[in-house]
Formats: sequence, C-alpha cells, structure tokens
Amino acid sequence: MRSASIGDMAQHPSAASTGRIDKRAAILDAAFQVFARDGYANAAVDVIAAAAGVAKPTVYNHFTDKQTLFREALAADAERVLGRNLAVVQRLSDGRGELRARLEDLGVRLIECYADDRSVAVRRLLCAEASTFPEIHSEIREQTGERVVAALADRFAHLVLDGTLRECDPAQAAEQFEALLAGPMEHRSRSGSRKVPAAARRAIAKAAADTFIRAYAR
Amino acid sequence: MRSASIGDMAQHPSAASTGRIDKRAAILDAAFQVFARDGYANAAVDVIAAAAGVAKPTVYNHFTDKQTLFREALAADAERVLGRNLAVVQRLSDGRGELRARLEDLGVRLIECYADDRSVAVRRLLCAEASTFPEIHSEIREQTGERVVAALADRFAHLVLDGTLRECDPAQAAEQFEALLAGPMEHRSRSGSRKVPAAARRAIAKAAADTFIRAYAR
DNA sequence: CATTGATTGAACTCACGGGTTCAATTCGCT
DNA sequence: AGCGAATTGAACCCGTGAGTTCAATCAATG
Repeated sequence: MRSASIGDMAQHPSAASTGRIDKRAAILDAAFQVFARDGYANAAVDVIAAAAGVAKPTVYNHFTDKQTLFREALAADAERVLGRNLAVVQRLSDGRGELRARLEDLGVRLIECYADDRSVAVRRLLCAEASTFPEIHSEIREQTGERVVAALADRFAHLVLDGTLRECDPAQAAEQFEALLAGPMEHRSRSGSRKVPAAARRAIAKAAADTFIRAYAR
Repeated sequence: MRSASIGDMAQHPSAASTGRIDKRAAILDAAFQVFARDGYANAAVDVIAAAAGVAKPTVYNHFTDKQTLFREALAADAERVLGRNLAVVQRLSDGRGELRARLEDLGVRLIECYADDRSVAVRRLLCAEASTFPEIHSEIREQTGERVVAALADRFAHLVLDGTLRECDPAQAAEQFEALLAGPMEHRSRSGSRKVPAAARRAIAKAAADTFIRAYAR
C-alpha cells in the first residue's frame, strides 16, 4: 500500500466501507481537480492516480487513455454545473413578489453558480483546450450555457405573456440578462485574482436587474 | 546588454533586405502564432524557431527561456489589441449624429476588435495559462480590458454631463455596455466554432445599443 | 582585410510523462 | 473456503521537448 495515499481516501465519506467499488468516481473526481489545477498537458496521470488513491494501471483500466479520462471528467462536472444552474432558473417561476426582487434574487443565485470553483474550472478548461478538443467545446457548451439561456428565455416568455415584461424577443432578453451578470463578474475577477466578495456580487445583481427592468419591464 | 538589440529598435516591418536584423520581432510574432495554435505546453521551441526562420539557439539568445518568450510574445500582442480598442472608443467622442447611431457604430467596431483572431487568441491564452502564469493574468488583463472599460466610462461621463445620458454611474454603464456586446458574442461563438457572421454581429450591436439606450438615455 | 559578435545546424543531455507488462495481492461473491 | 475479477506496485519502453554545447559561418564595422 502506498504511503502517499494516506489522506486520499478521506475525501469520500462514502469511501469508508468502500473496498474496490466506485474507484471510478474517485478517479473522475481526482482527475478533474488535477486537470483544473495543472491544465491538461501538465497533468500527469500518475498524479491523478495518486490523488484518487489508486494505482496507475487502474486508471487505464477504467479509461482507455488520458484524453478519454479528460473528456469524461469534464463532462461529469459540467453536468453538475448545468443542473445547479437550471434549478436556479426554474425558481424564477415560483416567485410571487415584485419583479425587481425576483430578478435580483435570480441574479445573485446565478452569480453564485457562476463564481463556484468547479464552474470556473470547467469554463477555464473548456476554453483552454478548445483547440485540442473541438468536440468537447461544442458538446458541453451547447448543452450547458446554451440550455441555461434557453431556460431563462422560457421564463421570460411567460413574463411577456402575463404582461410583466414588454413585448420583446425572450431569447435576446435572456442573453442580455446573463451578459449583464457574467460580464461585470469577469471584469471584477480580472483585477486581483481573488474571489469577488459577496457584497460586490449583490451589487452586480442589483445593477443588472435595474438595467434589465429599465429596458424590458412594461 | 545585447549589442544586437541596436537593430531591434529600427522597426522595419519589411524584412526584405533583412540580413540579421529584427530577428527578435520575427521570433515574437512566430511565437505568438504557435502558442495560439498549440497552447503553451504543446508549443515546441523548435517549431517556433522554424516558423520564425531562425535557429533554436538564436531564440535562446534573445529570450532566456520559454516562459520569458511566452510572456513577451503575449504582452506584445496584447499591446496591439489594446491600442485598437482604445482607438475605437476614442472615436465615440467625434460622433455628431444620433446617440443610437453612434452607439451602434461603436458596438460594431468593438465587436470587430473582439472577434479579431489575434484578440481571440490573446484572451484564450490568457485564460488557459492563468493558473500557470498568474502574473500575466493581472498585468495584461488590468492594462487591457480594464483600460478599455475605463476609456468607455470616460466617454459616457461626458454624455452624462451634456445631458445625453441620464444621471448614472458611468463606470457601471461602461461595464454593462461592454457586457451587452461581449456576452452575446461569446454565446454565438459557442454553437459551432465558426466565426460569427457580420450580419449577426450587427444585430448584436443593434440589440446592445437598444437596451443600453432604454436603460441609460435621458 | 581582419576582427567582432551574432547566427547557424547538428548533435547532445536530461527530465518528464504516456502507456504497458507482469507477478503478487486483494476483493467480492458464492 | 475458494474462485475469478479487479487492483496493485514496480519496473520498463519510448517519444518528446527544454535547454546547451560547439565548431563553422556570416554580416558589419574600423
């Protein structure tokens, strides 16, 4: 038994009684973290195996090669991110309060998703390896960013129908609302690589909601 | 100090009669292209040297190592991109026509810069190697994206003073205007890795100007 | 023309990492 | 207990690429 794997098992609470099961999940998880930290090219399979508390051949037993491992790890995490985003967007329909309050709330929650470490890592990896993995770029991006905006557009379409929003193209409104959130977030995270503080995030959501209402509310 | 750098000062883009001069510029240019195409890790110095029409030791004669070469190549191209963007923003002050027309024009031109191959490559490399080159991330991003938005904010401040825009925070307005351009552009370039057609770009600029005016015009 | 310094090509060192092999071991299950 | 599949560790092969060395060459300057 490797002495290096001491703390590795501790990551997974469910790994207590895990003899040999769900090695696969552990590998995927470790792979994503290492890829996110070192980039695809710099990530060594040996390191991933160690991080997963697993021997290198085991990795190649589950995934044919490094590329496959990368694809699956990225896809898995992208799935989670997508799920959280969609859940947040769905909430908009439940809201019964003021439009402004509902939009601000939505904004804050979307920004939370956007700023999440895993989410940032997914976007970064996607962008970084877009040229070497063209397939992934289209697959994941389309099934993630695309669908979130589509879901948002759907919500907005309802708001147009019930007269809360003026007549407009819901898809465009959704695109722009997302842009009003993501753009300033990007801008903030430039100066200083530190995380954008919660207060600033609330301010961004407020500003986005304000501009959006001015442009789209009836 | 290299005495060879004497010739570097002479910015002779025409390398026709170039015996040994401005090898440096050629290397920087080739380096950027190769880095942009293959990513930092996959880019081989041998290949860069070949692309620049130069021997490998010559590369190491001008730049101590691969990292330095990367930094300088990226910085040089980021400079150009920044210059073009600032020039476009400055134009806004000259405009005498309708606010809408001026904003749409600005938008189209900014999108042009944004969609330019070199510009895309700079952003991609910056994002991709942000974790391995934290310094670059702050240096370039601050002195590029930051300054463009700042220049735009300055223009908007004038428009507030002369009553064209309502009273507002020009910095926020600038951030949002840029977001309304960049966000949808990103969104378009996701589905399909092809370039966003000119018509779609005009539509994005139009939509951005429209939303912006609704939110910020007096 | 000769000196000086940049340039060249080619070969070389060295570290790193993807992927494989294999015998020994362990696990899950009956 | 015992069987088969999965896991392990360790060594190994092999390509690749950063960075260096060196003798030969070239361009310019005095």
